Amino acid sequence: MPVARPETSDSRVIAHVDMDCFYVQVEQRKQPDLRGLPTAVVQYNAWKGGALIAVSYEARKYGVKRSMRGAESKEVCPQIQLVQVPVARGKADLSTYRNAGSEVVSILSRKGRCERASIDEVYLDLTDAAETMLAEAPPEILEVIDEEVLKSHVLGLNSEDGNDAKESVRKWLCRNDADRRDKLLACGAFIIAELRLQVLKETEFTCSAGIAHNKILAKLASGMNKPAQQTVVPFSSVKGLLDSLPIKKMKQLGGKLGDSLQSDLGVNTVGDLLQFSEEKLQERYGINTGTWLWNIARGISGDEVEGRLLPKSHGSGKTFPGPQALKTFASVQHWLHELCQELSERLQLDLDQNKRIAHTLVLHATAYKVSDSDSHKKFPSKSCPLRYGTAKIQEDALSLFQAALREYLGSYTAKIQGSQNNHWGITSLSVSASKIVPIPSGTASITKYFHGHLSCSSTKQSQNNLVEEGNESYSEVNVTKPQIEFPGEETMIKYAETSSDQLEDKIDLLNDQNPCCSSKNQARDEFTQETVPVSTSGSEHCSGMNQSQLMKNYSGEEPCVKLSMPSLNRQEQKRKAVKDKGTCSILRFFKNQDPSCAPQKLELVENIEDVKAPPLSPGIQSRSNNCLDHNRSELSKERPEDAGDSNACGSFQMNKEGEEHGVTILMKLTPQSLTSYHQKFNKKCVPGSGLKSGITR
DNA sequence: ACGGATATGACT
DNA sequence: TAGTCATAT
Repeated sequence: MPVARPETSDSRVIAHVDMDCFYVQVEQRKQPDLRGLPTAVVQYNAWKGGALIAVSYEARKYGVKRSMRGAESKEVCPQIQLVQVPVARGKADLSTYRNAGSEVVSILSRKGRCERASIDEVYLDLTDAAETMLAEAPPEILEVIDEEVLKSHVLGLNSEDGNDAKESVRKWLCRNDADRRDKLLACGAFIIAELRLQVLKETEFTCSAGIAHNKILAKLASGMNKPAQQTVVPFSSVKGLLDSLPIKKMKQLGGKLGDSLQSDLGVNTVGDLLQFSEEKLQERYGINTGTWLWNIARGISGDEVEGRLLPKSHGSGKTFPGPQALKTFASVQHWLHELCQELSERLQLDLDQNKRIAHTLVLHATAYKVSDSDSHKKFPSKSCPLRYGTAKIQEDALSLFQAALREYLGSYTAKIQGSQNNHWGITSLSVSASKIVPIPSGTASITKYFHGHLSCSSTKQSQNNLVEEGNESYSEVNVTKPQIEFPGEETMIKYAETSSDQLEDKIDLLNDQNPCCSSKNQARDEFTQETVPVSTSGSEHCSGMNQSQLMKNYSGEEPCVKLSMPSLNRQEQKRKAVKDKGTCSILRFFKNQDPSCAPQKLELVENIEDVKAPPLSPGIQSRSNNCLDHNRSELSKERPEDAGDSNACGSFQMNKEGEEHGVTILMKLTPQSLTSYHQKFNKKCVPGSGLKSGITR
């Protein structure tokens, strides 16, 4: 829940950084010839040329859109370059993009608390850094100002022609009598410009950013001027911005809630929301959402930047549309094996690189069923404790699938056998691992953290370890955990917690086959028999572990979850802010590709060999809950009208883009009438609210 | 026959 | 807790 910051609401400096058509950039870095050409990344291509999942800005000019088919894109842009997403184990493999995202995070996390929001987006809390800069090297004393900073877009700033633009931005940035909040944002703009340049130098990727007093505004701003630009939202421009902003452009309001607002309350812009009292909104949408909406209408949000550089879960899935639906148990088993293999590999990598362990395995699937009264019932999700080791994961996932299938089919017992079956089909499958926590530091039994087995792992190299921030303490995470050793298997882990480096981390676990404790359900599959007790065994699972090695490569990260821990990146770095690179700008970077800036490429792709489907073995159990569905959604209205791309925002969007190697030449900002904005900072937030409520005293 | 593969967070 | 939904890209 949002923690109230004392004092003056939002004088925080928050930034949202968004990579520009990221997958395309990753492919263009790999194949420089593609730079500057209309390009798109497609996954699979057998059917209509594949689906586009990223489109370069050059291609967008031709009307190419995400979610077009490759063939379609060729129609509007015949020269478009289509690059396929790597495929491994018969499915799309996004690891190269994940790794590239990590490279970026490791750079962006240098100046303040950083939250990895997705594979290509992060939020930064630059408050401390901005304050330090303001105190030690405020903009007004700088003589040289980075080009990139001058190219910032400042909402509400009146600047007519292009020449004038930079000059007025410069004035705004360096104004001596500015509101303190504006000065902080100005510092944020400097810091972000520098970070973006750093990202460019080290990774060759461009990104766009928004700098504002809270996350939601920063996010909104980052999408306003793309690619390769940054936008600042001064406090005084907030009202002007929101008043005319289409409600659905606001994060979280792009779906059903936004539809409901429009159709049920006639709210079309965020400004329209102002007419409703908090009570009114709460009565219709619930306490938390109501308060959240009331705050959002005023540009208020107390949502904090989390301080998390790593993902909270890992998943691997695939869809099997229509004709490809899986209709035999064997095919399901085959795909589950592939998916689990990928998942296991990623988990092992996470363990090796970040010293984290996932505790829960979840299986999701979607299925259809013909002629059955409740043929609309959804295929239930199932989960169980996660045991490390590819084979174990495969086995457990299969068991979960069986349990779910039985439940899905209900009394409808089919005793079909081998091949086909006319009753059901699986149209998507996915396995994921969640509840990932850092391994305890110290020698205490780590064993316990492995619910079982560590497979022998071929610890892959680790190249990019983000989070190198050398923070050494994992500590607090489990101070509370009592340790209980598993009799019989002593595992010693030497792995110093403090001397953060040379640990030979190595977990020597006993080898073993040791069957685990999970009670097994004997049911093989619904083809061969129908009753299967799904026992819910207690939970501890035994273990036996094969051996595994933990690599060095530290990664530090705050313990996830909310163990209030002082943010790590927080230390002050005396902002030498701008200085050194006086005039380096992103534009220039591309103009004169300075070879010296070339980053070291990392080897990111790897192939995996196939695996033969091992004999299946039932294992796990799951708490089979009988899920009754009583889905009541307060917002039932459905209004599938899609707002294509995400760029653009109401009256504030105003730039033209002219490309040149992925860089845009910006245009002017349109003047915006800004009325002073009086807000009432006296609404409290409801802790734990669904949509995090705003706070600010 | 779909936008696919992921991911996060809230609610019950 | 587990499982479902909503949202986003």
